[in-house]
Amino acid sequence: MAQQEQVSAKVPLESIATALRRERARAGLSLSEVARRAGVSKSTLSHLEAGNGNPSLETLWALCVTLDVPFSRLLDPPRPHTQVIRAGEGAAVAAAGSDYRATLLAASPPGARRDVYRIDAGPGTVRASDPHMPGVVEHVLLASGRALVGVTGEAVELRPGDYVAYPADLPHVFEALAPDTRAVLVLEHP
Amino acid sequence: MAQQEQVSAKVPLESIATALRRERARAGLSLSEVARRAGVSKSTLSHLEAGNGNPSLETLWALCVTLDVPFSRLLDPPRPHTQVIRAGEGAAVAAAGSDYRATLLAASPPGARRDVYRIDAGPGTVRASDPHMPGVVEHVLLASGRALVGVTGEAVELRPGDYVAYPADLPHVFEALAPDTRAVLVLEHP
DNA sequence: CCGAGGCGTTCGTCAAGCCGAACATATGAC
DNA sequence: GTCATATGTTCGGCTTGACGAACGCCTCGG
Repeated sequence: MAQQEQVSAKVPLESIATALRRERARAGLSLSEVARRAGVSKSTLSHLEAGNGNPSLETLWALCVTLDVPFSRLLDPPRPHTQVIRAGEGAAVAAAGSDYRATLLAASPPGARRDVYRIDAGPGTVRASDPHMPGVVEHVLLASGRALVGVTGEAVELRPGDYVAYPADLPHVFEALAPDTRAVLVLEHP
Repeated sequence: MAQQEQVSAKVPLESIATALRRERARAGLSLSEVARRAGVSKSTLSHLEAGNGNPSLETLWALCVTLDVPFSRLLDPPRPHTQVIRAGEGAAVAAAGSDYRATLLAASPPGARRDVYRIDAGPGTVRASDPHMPGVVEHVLLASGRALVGVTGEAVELRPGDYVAYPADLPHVFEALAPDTRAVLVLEHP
């Protein structure tokens, strides 16, 4: 291999391994089943989930399609489950949220894939939602008040201007912490 | 190979090929140079850019790091035309000399067709936009402050909690009327 | 004019990924 | 209890991707 001053490219094998196990678990499938559907051998998948090897694109792609994950989910960061954008920061991706008094502002027209809700809630309100369809993502931007929002157990406290996005295919909550708490919720279908 | 009802997984080889050429051109590097830096052989890269083969993860990853692309850029859709946003990672778009900032919260992933922005603006700011692609619709929900929003000439005044949707393939404006005006903007592609 | 050095492509060799089979184990039917 | 089926892991062998070298092509510069 010689000395390589070339770009140190540590392939995220671990990320892939854990991601594969995680997504497979989420789908409730066995290793054999996934391998069969994806058209790869059990041995290959087993190795990959063990964190060994250097998979080919074809293999990875087949697994992605089978598990219905956008590919980036396999390589990208080790899953920043709940990420928050404080008023003034950049991007986010993470957990789950729900609604208390939600007003449907724009239903999903044929072709589009997002609904826009307005949420009004008061303190003492805990709105817990069961998981939605796989792949659903919710985006919440707090307009006023304070609220605890996100995947159950990983919810974060939002203040006005804060934004959070999270997978809504997990149990999630929206708990208002102050009177007159308002928020926008965008529900995005896969 | 028997009938395979397994997921038909056509690997986006073409996307990768074109993406590699594109990004390499953007960086102004020669094939040899990229290959050398990434630590892959010229032959391998040549094959890939020709759209042949089935690269290993290690190979792809090395190229991504060298070209400084988030990986998804290699597989993602064949580049959605004149999309303004190459700022999937970038933070805020600020209007020159005025108090207007739009933050991209969630870029359109491959398949989805809406971007979510947060807008912060101050009074005296008039943000006029040229028409977007035909069929584009913008949804705005005002979180705080006051603003005049909509198609130029037909804009309506929004107060906190108000919502408006309008065709964005016509000239349109966003004019803050009060300090600390915040809003959510969902840009929906046809 | 022609040699040096860059470019991108093509050709053989070797290593490695992928597959299928055999393997241990675990759960449920009868 | 025993067979039957499903799980995930490990073992040869074939296939194939990656490498390095040689190639043709072009542009400089002596």
